[in-house]
Amino acid sequence: MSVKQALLALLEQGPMYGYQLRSEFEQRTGGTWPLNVGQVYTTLARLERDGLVAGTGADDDGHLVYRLTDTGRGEVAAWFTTPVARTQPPRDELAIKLALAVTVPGVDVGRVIQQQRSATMTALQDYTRLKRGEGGNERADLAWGLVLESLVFAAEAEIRWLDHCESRLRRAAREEQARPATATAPTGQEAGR
Amino acid sequence: MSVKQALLALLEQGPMYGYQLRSEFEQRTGGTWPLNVGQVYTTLARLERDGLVAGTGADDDGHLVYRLTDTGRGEVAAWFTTPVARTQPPRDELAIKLALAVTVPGVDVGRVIQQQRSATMTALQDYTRLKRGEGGNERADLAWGLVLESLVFAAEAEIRWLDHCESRLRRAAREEQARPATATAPTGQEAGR
DNA sequence: CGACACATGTAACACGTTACATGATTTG
DNA sequence: CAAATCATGTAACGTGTTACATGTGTCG
Repeated sequence: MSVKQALLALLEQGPMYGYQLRSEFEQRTGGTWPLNVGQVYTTLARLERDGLVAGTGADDDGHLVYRLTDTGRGEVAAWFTTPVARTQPPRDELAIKLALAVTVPGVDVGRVIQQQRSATMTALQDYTRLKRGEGGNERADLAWGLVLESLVFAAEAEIRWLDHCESRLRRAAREEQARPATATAPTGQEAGR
Repeated sequence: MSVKQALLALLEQGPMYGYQLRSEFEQRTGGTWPLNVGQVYTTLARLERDGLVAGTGADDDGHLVYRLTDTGRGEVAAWFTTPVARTQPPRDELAIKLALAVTVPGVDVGRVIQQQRSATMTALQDYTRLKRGEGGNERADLAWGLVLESLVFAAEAEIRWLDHCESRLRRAAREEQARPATATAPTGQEAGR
């Protein structure tokens, strides 16, 4: 969904051709979300079909340039003024994994958490190393800097959440041990319903 | 991608039929990520094709029950022991939006940030209200509690990031004003390359 | 010349969403 | 009985990924 919008937004800056759109996108996001060129072309085709962009033949260098239509310009404006919907957030694989790990028998939740934690920590270090390398050229790419920081914030939140899960599980285990005859069936499978 | 894994993980708990898989999933995630029943059936078909699950005729109640194969059980184990890859995180629509907002001319970035911020705050309040209502039945659904908290942590991180963006943009604007002849072309379109 | 980046596509496939069709069972 | 829920599917479409085909231009 967001590729469509991204291409439209980039075209707001001026007419561009497919390959150029990809590099502009990747420059601004620092290659965080690599964008397949093929998808750019197919997406452009769909956008043209839907009347949001229009191909304007070839330019002086022989590039097949696209420009925004008025409808397309409207779409861009709408995208920027509407906050992203949190009513149906994209599925969070980690959250799903942990939610299932605590319910499925025989899964060592602690291990799952620890492994994820260390993986995320590594990623976090990579991010900060990247940020160092980026220093100097001030507004060189503000956009890429912001993206990078969003990754950092997300990773930090993930770690905090993992720690929180760990302590909450420890607490649950303690209470479990105190009076074992509450909810979980201590004897085998409970699955057949 | 995560639906496949989720179904497999649920089947680790014991054989189940399609409709049941959906409700089990939605119970554990509190309906955060609604799962279309149709998708359950098509996914099950693919999983069977790939030899990860096996349909075992109808059970006593006439339900078409599926069970994990050994390969499937291996997949589940692998999923739980491998941390989620941060090398290619899913595209973050908000980050993309802001990254483009700061580069595309004529977009009021401040407004974009403020609107998103208030939307996220509202979501955050909804979450905490939900958490209140959930109180009491202790381990009633631990999984759903954890999912809810992951949403909270993510939303909080988002707000922090938005605030961070705001201040960073203000700083950039100040420096811009101090010596306006640096990078941005003050005269019209710079797009045509 | 050979390797590599630029540039434009197409085909096949996986995944996801929405909507529709169909029938059994439950419940007010 | 009517409506809702349970239960199993199918079809159409949008989106995303991977891989391939093809040709031009540039640079060591």
